[in-house]
Amino acid sequence: MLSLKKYFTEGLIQFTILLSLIGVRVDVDTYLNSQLPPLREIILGQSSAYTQTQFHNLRNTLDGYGIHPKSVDLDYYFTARRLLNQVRALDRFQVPTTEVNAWLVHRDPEGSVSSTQPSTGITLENGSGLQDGTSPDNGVRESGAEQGFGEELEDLGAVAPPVNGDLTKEVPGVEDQTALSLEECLRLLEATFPFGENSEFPAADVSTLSEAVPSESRSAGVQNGLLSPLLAETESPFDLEQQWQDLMSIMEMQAMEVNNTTAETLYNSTSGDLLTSNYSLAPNTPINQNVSLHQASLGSCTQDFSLFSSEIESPSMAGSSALLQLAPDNSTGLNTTFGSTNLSGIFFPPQLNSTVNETAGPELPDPLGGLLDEAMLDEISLMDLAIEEGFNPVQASQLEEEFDSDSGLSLDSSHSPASLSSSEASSSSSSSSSSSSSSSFSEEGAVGYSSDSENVDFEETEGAVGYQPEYSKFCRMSYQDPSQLHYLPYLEHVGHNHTYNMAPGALDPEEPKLPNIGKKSSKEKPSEFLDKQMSRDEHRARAMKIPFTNDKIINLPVEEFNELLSKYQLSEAQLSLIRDIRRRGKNKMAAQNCRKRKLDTILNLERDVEDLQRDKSKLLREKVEFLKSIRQMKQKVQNLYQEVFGRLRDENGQPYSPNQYALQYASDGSVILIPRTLADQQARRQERKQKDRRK
DNA sequence: GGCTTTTGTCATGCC
DNA sequence: CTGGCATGACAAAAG
Repeated sequence: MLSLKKYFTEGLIQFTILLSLIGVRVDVDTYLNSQLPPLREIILGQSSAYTQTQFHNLRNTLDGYGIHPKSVDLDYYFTARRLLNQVRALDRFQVPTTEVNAWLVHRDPEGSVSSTQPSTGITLENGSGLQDGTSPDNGVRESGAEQGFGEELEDLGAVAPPVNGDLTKEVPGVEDQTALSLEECLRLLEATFPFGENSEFPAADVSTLSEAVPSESRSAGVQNGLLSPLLAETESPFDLEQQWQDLMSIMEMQAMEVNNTTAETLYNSTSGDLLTSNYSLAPNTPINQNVSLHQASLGSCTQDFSLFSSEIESPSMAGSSALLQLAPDNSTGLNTTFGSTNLSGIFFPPQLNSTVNETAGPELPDPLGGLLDEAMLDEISLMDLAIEEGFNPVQASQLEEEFDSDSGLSLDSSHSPASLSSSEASSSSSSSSSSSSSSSFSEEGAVGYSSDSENVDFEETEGAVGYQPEYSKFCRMSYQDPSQLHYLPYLEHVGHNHTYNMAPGALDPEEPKLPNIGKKSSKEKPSEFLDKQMSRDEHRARAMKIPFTNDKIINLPVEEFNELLSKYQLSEAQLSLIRDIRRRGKNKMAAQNCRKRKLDTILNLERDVEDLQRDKSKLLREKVEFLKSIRQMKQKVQNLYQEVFGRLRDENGQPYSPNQYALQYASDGSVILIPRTLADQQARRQERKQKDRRK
């Protein structure tokens, strides 16, 4: 049963990975609701060490294994023992060896405390000796641990001969390797570590896990009344999945669509590479060992550190005989090494540090639990958002590319810069024929509405695409027909010179002549054309024999305008017409400015929308990255949990059933093993608490 | 000839 | 109150 389950699970994992790698999206959501832990593992824990391992093995270790993504043969996976073992080895690989060592060291000294306690609960103390041992034993540990976990696990994990019969039967090669590593670690620790009187550390000559465990059990469990659950694992690690249902349920949210790149990254992340990249820890390097030690020391935070529930009350712990405290011993003063801070730092990638600090800060009673919860909440909300917006990384990237390419505003294609320049050039060139026309364009921008300057800025920002066309529109608005301008220079001011409020001197040159009308009339053909081109007010002015140009009527300042009127003897009708011309002329320019302004507003809004969309795309991408990191962290926690739990042994040297026991972080910073029922209870309580808090 | 866009004009409100 | 500006609405002109 167990073996079948394993094969099935791993095969599915690999298959899923391959599918994801080739771009096939595996919609496992429909299976999430099923009560099949393996599927959960496969689906939700895509980033699990197993998956990673598979991935790497397929690509690197199993060269030419002949697995083509498009012709995946599950039989290979099911029957490839070596591959499976390697996968498991990698899984172990991810879990720091030092962690295990730390616990081992701890437990013994702690025996005194919980010696009277039954085997129901086990408190894993943060290895006091671990940290200390890290520095002094660095070299030794390095060699031993690294050999065990780095090389052997990676390459020989599956093939490694079992230490004993039990291990061979129930524990795959990986476990054996782990056992060996533990032995190594134990030896090293013992050799380098001066254990306290109480410390019943296993004999350095422990040749096998089975031996080591019993010895420990005897020493710790019998003498101190403590049980040593740390070594050989008789049950399949997959059974532990049930214990992680809570976490898994949380991780269900991660069913977010991930593209191939994401999946690959995920694999890497779960593997040692991830550690290296995110934590600057090299799995195979001595540094990794150090890191592992730190991880091991994480557990001991001053606050509650519960994987499932932060609400393990100390009273219940103390009073409950079911709880076994293995390492409450503070004599070594190392329990503090299990600080929540360290934990958070380890579990969260650098980019998440800020978040970690917030959620797992000292002020928080339940660093890990809180952290996970917060992460879950965020993830949920983010996922919801993503779902609502129908966002996926691919879309985001595409969107981003679109924005990056910045095709500009979706303006009429006819409004190309070229057309603009041409039109502008033509108009300006034509207008340049007139004396004052050259200044019209710039002056227009300088007068009243300052949209022109804004346009310039906008063009610079937007690459001059899309906005200039509008500018050309304005040009047309401002400029009258070139021919008209040519023959009616005075109209030019009306058309595009908005400097009516400027000093009249600039416009005066033609005024004295006052012959504009006569000038026009001098040319018959042009005059006819001009008659058509003249505005109604101009016609009216000419009909009423207004002695000055409409330009002056419109653009002269009030004082000068009144002064001009006073110079002439004008009838009431003429004065009325002049005032109407002035009013309409000003209103005309105002209308032009108004329209220009309105257009600018629209364009600016369009640009703002574009910017916002770009920002949104960026944020969504960041969200995906964060979710990825969170997932990786969860996977790490899960792996760590399995690693620790799998090594626990009762007084009889038997592993604890994940169905009956669960690990939790106590308020005093220790890790305890409690009955599953109690853990579930507390988990439920915490859920309620979380809900209330959210409300 | 009809449609859309552009431009001019009016009315109105505000300063 | 007058002058001027801004703007919605309308209509003529232009395309």
